Amino acid sequence: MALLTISEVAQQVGMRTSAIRYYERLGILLPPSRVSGQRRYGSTVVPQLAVLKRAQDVGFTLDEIRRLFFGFPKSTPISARWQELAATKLAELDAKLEQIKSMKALLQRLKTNCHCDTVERCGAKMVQAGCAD
Amino acid sequence: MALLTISEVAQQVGMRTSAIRYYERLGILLPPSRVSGQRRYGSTVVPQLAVLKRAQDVGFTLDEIRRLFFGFPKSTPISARWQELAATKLAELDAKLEQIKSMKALLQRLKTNCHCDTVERCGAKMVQAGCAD
DNA sequence: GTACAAGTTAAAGTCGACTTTAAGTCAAGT
DNA sequence: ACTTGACTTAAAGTCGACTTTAACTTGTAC
Repeated sequence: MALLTISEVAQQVGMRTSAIRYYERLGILLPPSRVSGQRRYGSTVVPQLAVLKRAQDVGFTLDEIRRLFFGFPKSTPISARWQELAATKLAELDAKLEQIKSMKALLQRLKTNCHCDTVERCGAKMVQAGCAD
Repeated sequence: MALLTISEVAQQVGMRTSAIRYYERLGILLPPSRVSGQRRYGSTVVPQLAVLKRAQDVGFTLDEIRRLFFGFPKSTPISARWQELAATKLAELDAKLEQIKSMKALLQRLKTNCHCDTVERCGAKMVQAGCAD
């Protein structure tokens, strides 16, 4: 298998080269081999970065992704790692859902129930009720 | 009505003084009067800040809040301002809801359907399907 | 007269995930 | 020999909403 330059990897996974170097700095990607100072990647880096992207898509931070990659005993299969981290993250996502729902509810009430003229009157009511004029 | 110092205002509305000065710098709060260099606020600033907080609670950025306060003809009642800005914001909140829901769905599938051993195999499958082993 | 508390400012720091910039190295092509 | 293009690095910049810091002024209490 031919080794890939960083821009070839970037192109294949749809990332910028700067992002790939950044992940290496953070310890999410192991430093690859070098040819006259330049990074050369084996093709396994491509699925690795695909997993990284997917993990970001479902809400993991880069810190959590590093744990996904390196925070388990080597023998732990990726499926088990997903499961463990997913439980916590699903709870976080649920919390975010609830938060946004309550923002929506609050905004709806404000939109339909507020008949205040001035900011001051509106704010005065908020201190007590919820501008439910 | 007695004028309030910045820390009295902060205490009444539950903010830090630094936040209040920050809002003034952004043009969200009009510069108050001064007594020997120090800010002195009329009591109307309290409901104003209450509205600001509420606006933040429902997802408005400080930029949008400045528009809420100063981006309309003076005659426009606050209720009408809320209504106009709420429409857009509700759509944004709905979009966020959908995004989080799809993150949840993706993560659920990953959690229950992934049986991969290695990151590389998992990533390889992602390129095609969704790690639905 | 001096210490203290509370105010003032501009500028820099924080968080996360990067990008951008500046300055330099390297191999290949003309 | 020289240019071009791709790579390298460390450091700084970005976004939003503030906070923190450093240096300074002011009024009041002792």
